[in-house]
Amino acid sequence: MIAGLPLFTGMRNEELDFLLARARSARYPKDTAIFDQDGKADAFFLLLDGHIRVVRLTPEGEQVIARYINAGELFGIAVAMGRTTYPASAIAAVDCVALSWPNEAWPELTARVPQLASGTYRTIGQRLQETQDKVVQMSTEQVEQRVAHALLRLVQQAGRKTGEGIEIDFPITRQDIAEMTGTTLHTVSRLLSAWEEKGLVRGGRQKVIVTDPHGLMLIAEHRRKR
Amino acid sequence: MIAGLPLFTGMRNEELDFLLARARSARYPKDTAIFDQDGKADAFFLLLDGHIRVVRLTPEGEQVIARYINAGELFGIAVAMGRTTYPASAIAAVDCVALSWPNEAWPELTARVPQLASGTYRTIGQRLQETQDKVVQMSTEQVEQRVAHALLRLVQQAGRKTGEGIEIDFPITRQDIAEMTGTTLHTVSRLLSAWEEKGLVRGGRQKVIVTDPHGLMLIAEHRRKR
DNA sequence: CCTGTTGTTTGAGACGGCGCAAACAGCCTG
DNA sequence: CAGGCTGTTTGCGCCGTCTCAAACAACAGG
Repeated sequence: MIAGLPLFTGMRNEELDFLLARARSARYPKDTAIFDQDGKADAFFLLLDGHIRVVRLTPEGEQVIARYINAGELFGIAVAMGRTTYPASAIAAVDCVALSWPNEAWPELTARVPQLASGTYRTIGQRLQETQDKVVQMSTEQVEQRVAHALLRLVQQAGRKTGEGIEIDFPITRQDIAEMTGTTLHTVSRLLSAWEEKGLVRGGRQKVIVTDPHGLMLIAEHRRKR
Repeated sequence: MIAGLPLFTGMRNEELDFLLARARSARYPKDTAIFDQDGKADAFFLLLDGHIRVVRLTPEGEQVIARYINAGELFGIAVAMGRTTYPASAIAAVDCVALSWPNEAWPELTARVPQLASGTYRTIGQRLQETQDKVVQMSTEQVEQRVAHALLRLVQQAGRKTGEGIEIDFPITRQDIAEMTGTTLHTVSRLLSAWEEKGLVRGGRQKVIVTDPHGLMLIAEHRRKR
């Protein structure tokens, strides 16, 4: 099961065993913190099951959701960036299961299994890229487009097909969506209501179902200028 | 001279020689592109002298300035993130001198000089962190605060002391500042005029001098809520 | 020195999204 | 099943910022 993850492709069985033998597996109940922003980074993680919210807190006490981590992804990899503290908090959005390795083992692990290092760095590269994309979006797009983009991304990364459409398969509030896109829950609520009117989505308490991804895409890509 | 850079601290002389022997040095005149967004990544760079603008172009043709690179910093390190193309363009803001290494040499270089790898990954980690900070700022701050922050950062990273204050030591337009902060040149111009009124800055064509960094800091940190 | 180009300033008006407020709805607990 | 809690919806008014427009200033090149 674990061997199927992209991180581990091309690894020999003995390498995999080596990694797993040194990993600790743990369960994290919904809404618990796996680690805290600015806390001492002493381990890195691989999410086996569930969904995790990566949250940054501003000095003023406002929250910003940097990203969601889905099953199969690494997180808390501060050690690979030469950091000694975590730059954000990780909160279980649902009950989660994750492997973790102590940071002291990092040199040994990567020396023995170079794929771990390269996979980790590729992940970091992707995240940097994604984050830069987000900056570009926040610089150039209207709130409506940003929310549409965020929803489409959630659908793609954590969508579960249902009778009426594709549902985000973890509980997510309007407030959460607002914190992902840099707006207020009021505006998100209004947008979702308008979209529901048009038959693009269906809402519910801590729930969003996208019924017409293509229609949403049109909104997301909509250019106002030129 | 080169040996003093943070990237090279703790390297033995022979390691440094090994790196330099494989590097190519080149001059890039003002306003020329060192590499282009989405172009094939075939080398990575170390800026020896000058200032470089890292620019992303949106599908709609709008520009966003991701960051400035200053002397002593690595750039174009796509290879370390497992990328085959550059995610942005690099434009010389002034006449520049940079070392470059072909990407094919990366495995050999890092194998022989592990400090190069760890330094590069630390750089990437810092950039990820900075970029996330930018997202948080764009989510939570007003334009005025963002511009103030951007200016303070420029002063810190590329400030040159003059009689009247600290000047950004490369030509920078209102448009550039707008593209750094996700606003328009008009708004930037209005802000700078207002600040000049208050004696915080002095402007000029492609020029900004900060005369009262502390005053600017107050604006940057100004909380509207609570 | 004149002229075109590039960068800057400033005004007027419009509007998107926010703050505030209030009512409502689904869920958990006792 | 009553009550509190948490999440959602919606209206209204305002403010910050953008858009559009025009004039101005600095510099470069012929």
